[in-house]
Order: sequence, then C-alpha cells, then structure tokens
Amino acid sequence: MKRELEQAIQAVIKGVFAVDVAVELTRPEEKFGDFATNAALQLAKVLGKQPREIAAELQAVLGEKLKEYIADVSIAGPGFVNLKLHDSALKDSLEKSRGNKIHTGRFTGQKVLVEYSDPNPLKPLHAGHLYTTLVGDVIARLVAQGGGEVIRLNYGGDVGLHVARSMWGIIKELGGEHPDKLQEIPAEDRPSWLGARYVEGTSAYEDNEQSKQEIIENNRRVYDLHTNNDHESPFAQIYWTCRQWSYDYFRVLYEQLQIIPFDRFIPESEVTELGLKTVREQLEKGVYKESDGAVIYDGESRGLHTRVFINSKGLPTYEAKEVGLNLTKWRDYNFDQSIVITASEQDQYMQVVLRSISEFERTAVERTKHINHGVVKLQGGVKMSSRKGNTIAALEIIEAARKAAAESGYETAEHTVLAAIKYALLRVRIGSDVVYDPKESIALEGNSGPYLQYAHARARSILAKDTGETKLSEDFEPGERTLARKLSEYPDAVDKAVNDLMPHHICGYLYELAQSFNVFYEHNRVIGSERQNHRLALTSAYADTLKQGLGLLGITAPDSM
RNA sequence: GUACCCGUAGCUCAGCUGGAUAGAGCGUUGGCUUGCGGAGCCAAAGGCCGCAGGUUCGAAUCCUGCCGGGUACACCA
Repeated sequence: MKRELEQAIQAVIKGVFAVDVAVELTRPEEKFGDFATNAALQLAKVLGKQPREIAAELQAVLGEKLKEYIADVSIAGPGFVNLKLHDSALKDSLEKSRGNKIHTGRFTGQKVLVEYSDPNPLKPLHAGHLYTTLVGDVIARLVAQGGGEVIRLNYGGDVGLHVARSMWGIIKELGGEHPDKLQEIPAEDRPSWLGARYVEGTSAYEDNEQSKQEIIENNRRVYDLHTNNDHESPFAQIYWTCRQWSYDYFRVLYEQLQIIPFDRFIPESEVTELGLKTVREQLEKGVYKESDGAVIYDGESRGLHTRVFINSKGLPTYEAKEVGLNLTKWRDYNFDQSIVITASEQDQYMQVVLRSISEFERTAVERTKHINHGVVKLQGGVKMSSRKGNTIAALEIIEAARKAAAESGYETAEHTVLAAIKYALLRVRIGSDVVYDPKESIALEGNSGPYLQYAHARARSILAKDTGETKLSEDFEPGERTLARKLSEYPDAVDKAVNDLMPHHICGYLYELAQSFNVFYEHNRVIGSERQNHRLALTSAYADTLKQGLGLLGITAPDSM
C-alpha cells in the first residue's frame, strides 16, 4: 500500500511540476492522517515557491487522482501533505498482508552468508557470546525474511595463543600430560573447569616469564598437532578431548537458546593453512611486508592500524586466519553478500584485515559487511574482559534471568525466561551497549518479552471463546481504526528491520501494537458486541501479527501461559 | 597521543538518509475497575537532546571544536 502510494505521488509530482523526487511516506500522528509526505517542503527550493503553495497544488491533484484509496488530503504545519485512507482501503491492505509471508525483496535471489556467535573452544563463553548469538540468529532470520538464501556460519578459534594458555592450565591441573585423568571430571563441570584453566593460563602468561615461554611452545605444538594429524600423543589427546567438550557444550547452549542451527562450523584450524599460504603469496606481491621478522600489513599509511599477520616465529596470527576464513567463504560459496557480526572492539582490526584482502580479492570484500555490536553489562554496569577472567559468563545472564523469574510472582515457563532474555537484548539498537536488567526483562508489565507473550495469549483466549465468523467490515469505528492502522504498519516495520538489519525496529513496533490493542480492548467489547465478527477479525489479525513478529525475533508465542 | 563508537527525562531505551508540540517503559503522584486474562486503561509531574559554534526556511538528527565515557592501536583473539 505504502509503496503504491509513493509511486503514485511521485508520478503526480512529475506530471504537475516536471520534477523527479523520491517520495517517502511517513506515518504521522493519527490526528494528521495515515500517511504524510514532506515533498512540498523539499520542492520549495527547487521550484522557488512557497511550500504551502506547492502543497495546495498537490492536494488538489492527489485528491482527484487517488480518490479510490484516499478519503482526505490535508495540508498542515509548514507544508506537510497528509493523506487519510478510506476505511475500505485500510481493510484491503490489512487483508492483503494477512497471513502472507512478507518478502521485502531486499535479498531476493541472493546467497547470503551470516557469520556470528564465534565462540572459542577451551575458553569460557561470556555474555557477549550470548548476545552476538542471539543478534546473529535474528539478523539471519531477517535476511531470510528479505528473500535471501541464508547460510549460517560459526567460526571458532581452536588454535592460537588462547588455546595454548588453556592447555597450559589444563596440563598443570592434571599434574602433567595425563589425558586419562580428564575422565575424572564430571561432564557437567567441564565448561567451568575449562574456563578456570584458561584464566590460570592467562595469568601465568602475563606474570611469569617461564610460563610464558611454555605457553608459546604450547602454541606451536597445537599447530603441529594439526599439521601432523596427531591424535595419539598425550598432548594431542588432551587437546582433542577438551576441544570436543567445548563443542558439545556449545551445541547444548544453542539448543537451549532455540536458535536456528548453524549450517557449518568453521574451526580456525581449517583455514589456517590457506591463510598462511595466501599471506605469504601476497607478501611476494607486495601487499604485505616484512618487518622485524614478522609479516605485517602497513595500515598506518592508509589511515588504519598496522597489524601482524604472521609472527616472527612463522605462526599465523588471528589476522592471517581471518584471511583464510574470508577466502574459504568466497571459494566455497561465491556469495552475493557476506555478513559478519562481532563486538565493536574488533571493528578497526577487521578494517585492516578486509582492506588487505581487498588488494587481491576485491569483489569478496566489496560484498562483505561487518556489523558491530556493543557489550552486555549486567545491571550494575560491570565491564568485562575475558582475558582477565572478570567476565560476565553467558550462564550468569541466564541464571540471573531464572532467578528473577523465580522471584517474579508469576509462574514462568522456560519459554518465558528465553523470551525475557532475547527481547531484552534485541530491543536495543545494535551498536550501543546493552545493560541487562533481569528483573525488568522478566516483568510482565512494561516493554518486555513476557509482556508480549502475555498480550498474545490474552488475545488467543478471546478468540478461543467464540468460533463464529471473523470478518472485517467495510468501516471502522474510531477505536477499531486506531488498531487497524497500527496493524497495517507491520510490513513497514519488517521492511525497515530487514533493510537496516536492525531487529530492534520490530521490538518497538510490536510493543506499540500491543499497546494499541490494549487501548482498543479496554474500550471496546469484542464478544457479545454487535460488531463481534469484525472485532474478532481484528483481534485475530492482531494475534497473528504479534506471533509472526515475535517469531522473527526467535521468540515463541504460546496460546496460553 | 592517534583512530573508531557513544553522550536524549531520576533509571533503561526509541527517535538520527534534517521537517509538525522530542517519544516509550520503569520509578513517582492521582484516578478508573462487581464483565471478554486489570499482567490493563486514563491522567499528571519530570528534558538548555553533553557544551559551544556553523550549514539550513528548518538541526536531537549534518559539519567543526571542546568536555565526558568506552574501545582499539605490532607479533593475543
């Protein structure tokens, strides 16, 4: 509806003023109308006329040309042209979008890679992983909604200094390289046990020169064990066992979170060789340079940071592996678009890597989009650094939510806890930091996931009372119209979320929608009313829209709670 | 020091490709409610949109500077 009107208005403007402008309709306050355009304001300068004068001309022509849809055209303020739909047109637009899967088309026919979550084996999962996992899941859903063929990728560092640190802690705790001793650790303790070993290894690396050397040696041994395909040596056995523990744990967590499964896990060890090889090749072509025995990319002369890709020991750093990852994606998928979602602290680093790759694989980089997100803080605002071990663990967030649920005073199912967490993290614009308040997230009043679940269940319970005909009528009473108008905005909200790849637009819309319904419901009887069929239809459209929107956010909407 | 991000109500956040009186939620204060799930509804108080300039008919939104916070800056990821 919106798009048709925009095109029609654009054509009218061209006809009347012989000017091409991009008309974008906005949703003004209800008292002004259903749609508004500031085209007259924009045209004022071009045409050298008063905005209101232009608006008046538009008003006359639009009222005539669009009378099929538009009941009223008015001018307000400095020169806004406001359009009010006929009730029948509003009804049509509701029915058209009803039940149909909306494809905005932004990604139609495109193969789109979405990489997110990216946990490292042998390292604790922190709150940021939880966040990036949830955000990534929804972004992938949005791409699919936009008609894209989505491939979900999960990249994880199973080689590198961080692994070497954990290995150091593990071996020390086991009193030597004794893989058999690992069996003594109960399955449920393994994630936290590994996490503790990582923290020990990290402190040792920082505080003790001898330990540091041992860890550096571990790093080399881990790489070697991959090149030699070693599964036999005690060191290798420890490594593979603990690596598997981590992957098992990730899987459990993802299932708990009810995210759509990944299509592929790419461990760093899989792309290391390609990365190393490529960087060496491009070193000869002059893309990378040697400096102090290391291979670097000279970002500084291009306004970026200079970063090391291969260290002076000949081992690849994260940068070289990232090169390998990007080329692997490009070769394996030949994607139309590749989206990578990480914390914003990686932003400048990623720029360097991509910039370097663009010198020899330009198209791949042009099609790559890096989305930064902020960090998650628990309500007190504690900062986190996994290296220092003072991280908020992913589980802490979940436990905090459960605790708040237990104290909430209503019966909370697991799906409600999940809804609380997801919604709380998703409702904030991607890029800014998120302060997670467990109590607020689980609350049934206010802008929360559980509130929306409840709102949905409540509407369903009305519908369950009467199975009579649900049919929209041709006219709306004022209270009904406000709700219908809000309902008709759903495609716009989804559109916006898909185009910007910003889930919070959907959160905002859904919450407004629920408020609209509550107002309607408070003042208008549904069952037993003369307009029962009509109002049931409205309620039904509302429940479906809510459910569909929550679904896009990966949040379930049960019929009762 | 350099670069990037952020600064909107007591708190948590929308609004930022410039446009109508800057919006929500929580909290605070007052009211509604013997009925479809009141977990709601109605209303009030609460804002130099960090500060100062600039561009513009028009700036929370764009530009510059400053202040405050975060992050990253060579062999970690």
